[in-house]
Amino acid sequence: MAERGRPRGFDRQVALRRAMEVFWEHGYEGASLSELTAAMGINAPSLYAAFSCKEALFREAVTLYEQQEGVLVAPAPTAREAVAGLLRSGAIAYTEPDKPAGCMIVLAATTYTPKTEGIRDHLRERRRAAKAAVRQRLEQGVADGDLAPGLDTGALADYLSTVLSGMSVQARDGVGRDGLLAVADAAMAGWDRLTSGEAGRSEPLASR
Amino acid sequence: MAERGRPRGFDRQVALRRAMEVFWEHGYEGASLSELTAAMGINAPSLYAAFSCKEALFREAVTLYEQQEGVLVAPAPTAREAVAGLLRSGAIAYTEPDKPAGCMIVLAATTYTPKTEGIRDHLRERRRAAKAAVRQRLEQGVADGDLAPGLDTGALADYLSTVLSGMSVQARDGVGRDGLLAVADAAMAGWDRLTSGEAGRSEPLASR
DNA sequence: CCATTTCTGTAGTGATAACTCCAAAAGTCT
DNA sequence: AGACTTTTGGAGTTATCACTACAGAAATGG
Repeated sequence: MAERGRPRGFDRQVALRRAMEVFWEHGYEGASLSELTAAMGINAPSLYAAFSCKEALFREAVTLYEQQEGVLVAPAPTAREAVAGLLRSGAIAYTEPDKPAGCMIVLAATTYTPKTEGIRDHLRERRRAAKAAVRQRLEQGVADGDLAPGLDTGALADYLSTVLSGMSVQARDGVGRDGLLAVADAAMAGWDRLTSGEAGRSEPLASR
Repeated sequence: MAERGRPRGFDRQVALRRAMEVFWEHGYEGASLSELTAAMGINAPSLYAAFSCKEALFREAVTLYEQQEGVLVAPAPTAREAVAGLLRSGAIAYTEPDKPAGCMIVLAATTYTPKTEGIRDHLRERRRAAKAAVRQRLEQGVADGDLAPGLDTGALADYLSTVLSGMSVQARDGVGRDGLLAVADAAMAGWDRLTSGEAGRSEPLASR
């Protein structure tokens, strides 16, 4: 009934959390096995027995990151409030004291080497999913009637994702929480123009 | 008068350009010596004789990148036109066919390992300089009278830098030129609100 | 108690990283 | 031509990478 054999001498979830923090700060390739095992408090064979290989460990770390640290679109009455909250919660999440600055999904593998293509693709897919969630919320706004029908939600989601991923770079460069919150507010300054039809030239986001 | 000894068998500038392209695509750590020498068409001893070490080669590559591929604030009658042009030229530069997507300065070393701190700091400094140039142009606009006095040029420069660095990430993720140009336009939608005093709550960028 | 199962630490695997030794090659200077 | 200077290619050096073989430790089942 109970598990047979010698029981594991460490808490798998705690070790995974430590590994995630190392990946978050140093990226996939920048996190060496020796640094990972040191942070996790275990030796290499225990790591491989519990997580198979470095890539599998990283994928689990990404999942844990999304669960524990991920910036999500929170429920809000209107799309505008939801998006403003998303940007502001990003500004806060990317500048948590005692945590690495910026978003792990954005920063952990910006460049690809032949043997890390799988990692890059996986993170790219997660970013794509995050962007899709933003777009989803915008389409909800259209359905609810607080956004104009015919709005190019894809283009607006591109813009908002651009600001969020840029905030990760700025956070790594030392821009603090107040600075990023100001960026979030600045990014919202064009909201009315972006979502109504009264744009600069014609209707920039009405069709692409 | 002429150089003594056996003449170099390759064009240093051409080899540097090749190295820059490799660093641009794969980042500092992702570019291995063997890949660099293969792309440059030379053997390791020639590389070290001409460029000292990998880090020095990278620094020269960064300088060349800024000279040949850098996105600059072009002269324009008003700050608004200068900034709009900057964002649009970024969108175009980051999506050049047959060139790596995104900005090398932003993407080549987003994560740091103990032995690449110097690289990270160097790139961070280049980004800081780029942001300072944007801010400089904004202050010129204040001096010229086309931007309100008391405008928080630092905060606005933070916002614009955020958009530009975010565009590099989006370009790597496959957003094309049209998509990034739409992002550039979207980022400008709030310009009037950001630069005049008629902001959402009070005057978001008037003081931080 | 003994067999079985699983985990842990030591120590090492082959591969690749950045970098260099050295003799031959290819020029200039006198 | 011969001394001198610098570059070049092949081979090798040391360090670190991700990963693992193996034997002993620590649990359960009979």
